[in-house]
Amino acid sequence: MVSEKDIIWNPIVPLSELNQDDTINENNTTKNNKNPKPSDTYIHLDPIPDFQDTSEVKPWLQKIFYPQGVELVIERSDNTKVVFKCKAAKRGKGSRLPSKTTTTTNNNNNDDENDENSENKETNSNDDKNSNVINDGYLDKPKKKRVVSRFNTCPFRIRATYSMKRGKWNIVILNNKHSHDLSFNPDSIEYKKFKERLRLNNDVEAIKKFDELEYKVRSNLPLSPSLVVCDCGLTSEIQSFDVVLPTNDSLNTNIVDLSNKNLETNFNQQSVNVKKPKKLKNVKSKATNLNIHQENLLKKTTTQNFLTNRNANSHPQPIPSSSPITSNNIHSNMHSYNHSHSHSHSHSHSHTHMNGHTHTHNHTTPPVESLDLLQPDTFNSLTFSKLTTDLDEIDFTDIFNKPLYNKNHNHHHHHHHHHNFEDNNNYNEYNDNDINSHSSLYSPITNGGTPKMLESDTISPNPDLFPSQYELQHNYSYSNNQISSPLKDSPSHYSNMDFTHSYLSTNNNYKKYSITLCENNNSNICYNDECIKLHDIQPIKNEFIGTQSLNSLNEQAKGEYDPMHLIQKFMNTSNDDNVIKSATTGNAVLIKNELDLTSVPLTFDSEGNHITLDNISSSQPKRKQNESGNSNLSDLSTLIPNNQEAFPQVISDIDITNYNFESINTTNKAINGNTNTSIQDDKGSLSPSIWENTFDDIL
Amino acid sequence: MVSEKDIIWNPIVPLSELNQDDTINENNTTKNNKNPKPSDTYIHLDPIPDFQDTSEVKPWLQKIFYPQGVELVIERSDNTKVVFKCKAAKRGKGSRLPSKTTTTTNNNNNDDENDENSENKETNSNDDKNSNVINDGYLDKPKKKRVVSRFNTCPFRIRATYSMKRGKWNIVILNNKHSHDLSFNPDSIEYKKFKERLRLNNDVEAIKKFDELEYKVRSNLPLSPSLVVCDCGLTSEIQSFDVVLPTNDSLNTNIVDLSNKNLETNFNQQSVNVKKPKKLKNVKSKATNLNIHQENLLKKTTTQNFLTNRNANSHPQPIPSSSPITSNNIHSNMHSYNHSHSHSHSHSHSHTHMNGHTHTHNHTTPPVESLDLLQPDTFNSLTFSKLTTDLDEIDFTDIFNKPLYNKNHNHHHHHHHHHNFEDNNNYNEYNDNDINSHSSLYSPITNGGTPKMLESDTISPNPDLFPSQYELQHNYSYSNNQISSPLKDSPSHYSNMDFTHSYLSTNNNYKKYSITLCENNNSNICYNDECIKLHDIQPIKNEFIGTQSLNSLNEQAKGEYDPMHLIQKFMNTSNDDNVIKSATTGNAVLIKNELDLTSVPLTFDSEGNHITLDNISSSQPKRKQNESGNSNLSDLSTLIPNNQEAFPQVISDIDITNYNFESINTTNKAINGNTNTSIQDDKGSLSPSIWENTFDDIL
DNA sequence: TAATGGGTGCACT
DNA sequence: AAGTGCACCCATT
Ligand SMILES: [Zn+2]
Ligand SMILES: [Zn+2]
Repeated sequence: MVSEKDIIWNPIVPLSELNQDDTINENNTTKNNKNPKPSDTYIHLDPIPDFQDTSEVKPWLQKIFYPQGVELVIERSDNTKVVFKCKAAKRGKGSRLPSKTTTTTNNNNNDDENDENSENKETNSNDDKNSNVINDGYLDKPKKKRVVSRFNTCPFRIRATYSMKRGKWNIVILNNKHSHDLSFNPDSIEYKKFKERLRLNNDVEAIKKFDELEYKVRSNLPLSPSLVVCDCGLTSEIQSFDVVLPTNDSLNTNIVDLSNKNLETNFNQQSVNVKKPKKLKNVKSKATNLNIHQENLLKKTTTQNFLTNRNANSHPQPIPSSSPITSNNIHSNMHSYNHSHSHSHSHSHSHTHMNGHTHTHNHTTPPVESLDLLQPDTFNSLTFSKLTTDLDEIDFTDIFNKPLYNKNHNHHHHHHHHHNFEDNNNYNEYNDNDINSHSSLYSPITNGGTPKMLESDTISPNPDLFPSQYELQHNYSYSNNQISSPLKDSPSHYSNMDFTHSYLSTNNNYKKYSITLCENNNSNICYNDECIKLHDIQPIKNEFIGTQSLNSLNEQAKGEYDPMHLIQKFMNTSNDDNVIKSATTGNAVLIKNELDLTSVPLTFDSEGNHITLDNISSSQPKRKQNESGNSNLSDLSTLIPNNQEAFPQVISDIDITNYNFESINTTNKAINGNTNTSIQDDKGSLSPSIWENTFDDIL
Repeated sequence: MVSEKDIIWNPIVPLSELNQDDTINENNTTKNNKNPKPSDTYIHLDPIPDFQDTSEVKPWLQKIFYPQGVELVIERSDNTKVVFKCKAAKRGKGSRLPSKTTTTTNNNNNDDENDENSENKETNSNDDKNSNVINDGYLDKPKKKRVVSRFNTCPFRIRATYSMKRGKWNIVILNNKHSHDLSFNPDSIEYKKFKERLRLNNDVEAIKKFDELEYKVRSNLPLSPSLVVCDCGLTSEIQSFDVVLPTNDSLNTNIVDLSNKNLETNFNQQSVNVKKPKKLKNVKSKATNLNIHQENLLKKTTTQNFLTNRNANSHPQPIPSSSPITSNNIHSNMHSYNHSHSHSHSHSHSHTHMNGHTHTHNHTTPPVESLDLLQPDTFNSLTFSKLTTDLDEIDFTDIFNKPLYNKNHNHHHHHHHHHNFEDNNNYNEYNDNDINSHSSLYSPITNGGTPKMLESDTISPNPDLFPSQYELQHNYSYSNNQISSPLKDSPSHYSNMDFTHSYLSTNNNYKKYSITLCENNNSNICYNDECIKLHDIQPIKNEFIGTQSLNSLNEQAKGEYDPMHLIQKFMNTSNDDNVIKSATTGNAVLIKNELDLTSVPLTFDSEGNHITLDNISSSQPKRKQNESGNSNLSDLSTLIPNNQEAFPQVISDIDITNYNFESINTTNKAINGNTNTSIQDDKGSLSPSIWENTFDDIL
């Protein structure tokens, strides 16, 4: 039995250290808590596809976490590991850090004029928890970490590692908390890239679901209940985005719950509520064998009561005087003390406690779809809940672990498809051998399969999976103690932070594309087996945009699709697809950045000259370049190696295979989800009827 | 007249914010200090070569700052700007952050066993000044910045910007302070790359100088006084590394002095000593016109007295209990209070004040050369100095501003040079049209030229150029208040932090190199006009090293020269050269990363298979690769595009043009300069006689 | 390519 | 003195 003192979270650990630190000392007296977080203590995602490349991990996770309102970015990666975190919030003008300044004049001043003490801070509330209050009175306590960025302090982390021994990828949630509200922004560039990848992969199911999601978010429509069949404990099967979700029928065997660590604590006969459970070193599992996957069985009981923050008065916190609460940042003001709490439903059983901590039992939740289905206070009355759960691992690897990478794409079709943007059937032309398997292999799981959703040992609770006493005392809002506005003015704004294990189609059968110079027509290149007029290619740069559709892109999008940037990406990374725009059609084509060595990279600078590798790598300023008559075509010969017969592609002067990028409303500067976008792009996806034609517009 | 209270540096600003913040509030009452640092207030380097690419900036600066003991890295860059800072110190075993923990057992404990509170900290002393002491008692004060890294907190910054208006590059020293001792590490990988670049550029003068510098540093020899003719006020001309230094004859017109801001303060009739001068907004210069370069003339008078840290007792600081002072980190312990100070001479007139602040008048200082010429306390008695200086700008652009980039390198020689590593004359074979200009254009400046060294306005003192009251109170060691050990156990260890404006040869006429597959022999590639046997190429990886010379590389060097890494660099950056190793000769060849589009990248994986672009970009784990008979040569056909006639290079089976990399003594793990390396590489550079043959070993 | 955790260069944005 | 996404690293165990 552990004394209550032992299980109290060390309140002196600054939250700033919690953000990046996965080995928080929960016991000051113990110095030998090395290896406090074996991987078995994390929430595991399983099964994981057999990624053939680290670049396949992020799109796969994006399928899961975009609907959760989480935009993932890579924090660190190498050949065998990718660590993801939340994308940093953009710092817009008028937003500021939650300043602690005692200056008197600028508390609610959003313009940053004549205020050098203010820092731009995104209203989307990646909150600064490294503020001065952190170190108050605890200067002699060990500090282990310091955040890298004062803006992006969200502790949420996902780690994907490739296990050499087992020859498979593992993905674990290192920290399931967020320091901000979650929101799905369909206008983000990264999301658009993600969606483009879905289109290239012909992931029809996901495309349609995301289109619908976008539409509803943009139009502020209520989410369709039909997509989520969940009555909080009675639904036996849920399908969304080809997601296989744990059902209530399998509740005893499959549950993804942030509170599982508390459940573990209860299993250890602790009455903890939200207090930090003590790590029981004596009972610490040594079962680190490889079969833990198949044998890990947890029986857990949770009892959740109102949380009483017993130390609420021991560390009173000053109400920030310079944290203006406006409609833009009300969701993100994590330093405010006494305000209402709202909780999105997300098919969770939530408990709101006095200190703002929400303890949630997540059952089966596709969060976006369930937003606004319930009023914020619906579950505030659910202040008590008890359930016993068996966590079982049932491997459905045979169903989901299909390789993402289609190995049979190296054949080249030398016949030619003539594409234009009226050819609505072209989208499916790349389905040769990918799509059939998709529909058959990734059909929704029915009652027959019970996927394992969680791995956890019984004795090493992970403190990052639920709030600490310190966090409670300091009123920092993590996912479990969400502080959010009762206003839910946009369905894209999330309050639910619980992890929902969503399985999506893993049909990531990327194709390899090659770009070659057409041997029969110097003015054409061959993009795979398609011919594109070279003079149809125009760099997508602000000063070089010549078509309407791209002029509608806002500045950010322009920069993102700047071919110089994309070409660099082309050479640098495998994560980013590349865009070549057709000046004729005004559309753009996404090019997977996988080239055969037999091809020549398509590289043009802003003046139509071909770009050599050194130009690409150095991105030299454009000064002193002579504009002496280098049209797109006149300089094309330089693209050709000394003998253009090296390129086997046959000639065609057919138009580009293209796809219209959605334009971005430049007037919408809001990042937070509480501003409703009214984007009207030329292709739509604003009405369900357009969804049906989405794919017809592509290729 | 400004009250003394006004000019006291705000002591509550954490040093952590000073590190990255260029707009430190020196006046709490003034909120309107926007734009406190116009570029004219910084130390300017001038003239600047006409860089044709941002990648040329760093090597140029490295020539200047390596001898200063500063290893520069890029903090940020784009087409028109490069910001440099000090390379972060490596975190070695046994090194730790200067912890403030009150735990009792580890004050001088260098092993990090059973101490989870310890942080690895490089002994090279990029000191952590963001410790808890910073925020003590000032929690409600505004915080503007937070450091990116807790390890690399050195505020030293150099900014190179390209001015579109003036069509030239400007380089300014944004912050001339260092939070650490300076040291020149000739074993660093980056330095070796830098030196390789010098060799490729055939910068004979610089190579020889750096070779000598290396030798002396490695052998702990006293630096040759002949290289530095300076008797602290009597020397009329100094040459080092083709450096044109300000002379005492031009002392009234050319001086680079950290204390120029204090001089400015005195000019403003302030009696400040080292206290932070108040920015006089009323007198703030509006002369931001473009002609300020030619017209800025300062007449300055400085009066330097003993510094009295009047607030020394107002903020007593705890002596860090867990900052062990050992021989490894004694130079870097910035938190120690009462210890001796030493000051390398560096031909500076230095004043050491009670609080450890050293106020320096830098005359003509190539710091490395002058190290150990004087005892540390030599100038401690120089506690007072007064001089009047005119700072003038004299443009010698005609001499130095030669283009770094030779545009006439695109011709290809199709004759073949047979190289082996006994051919000692190969090194000069690339001198076609570069070298002649080097000797003639970049000869040392004599009395005729008086380069302008500094630009500064008269009224906007730059607080980053001298220590603040806060820094003094907190005993942080910046360059001006250097806290260093009296031990000078290595000439590579610097105490001098004064900026010395050193002009070096700007002969950066990089060549462009191409790698193509030989059209007549599939087993050869053509590196420029040289043919290399493909089976002569071996990846330089731990498990693939087959030759003795590379086996002598330590692990770090191996990793650095790993071709996988280098190939990625090849594609990614223009800063890094690439190495292909010849298995036959055991030597490596440096390949400038500038390829024609007509060439095919030379990319092999560890198994000899060619690497496609997607492989390069994704660097996929090599699991599941079938080793089915892909020898180096058997798979070469895949390197060839469908028609190998595309590659015009003629065949040759001659050996590689190669160069032996210096091996690194694997037993030397020390980063700090206080450990004397005893590296013995196969080529030497340990004796002056070898210097004469240095270039003969190359190519 | 053992697993796992973390620092940092630096160009993109 | 942009902040950060990302990868190239290195560290310990
Ligand atoms: Zn987050
Ligand atoms: Zn430094």
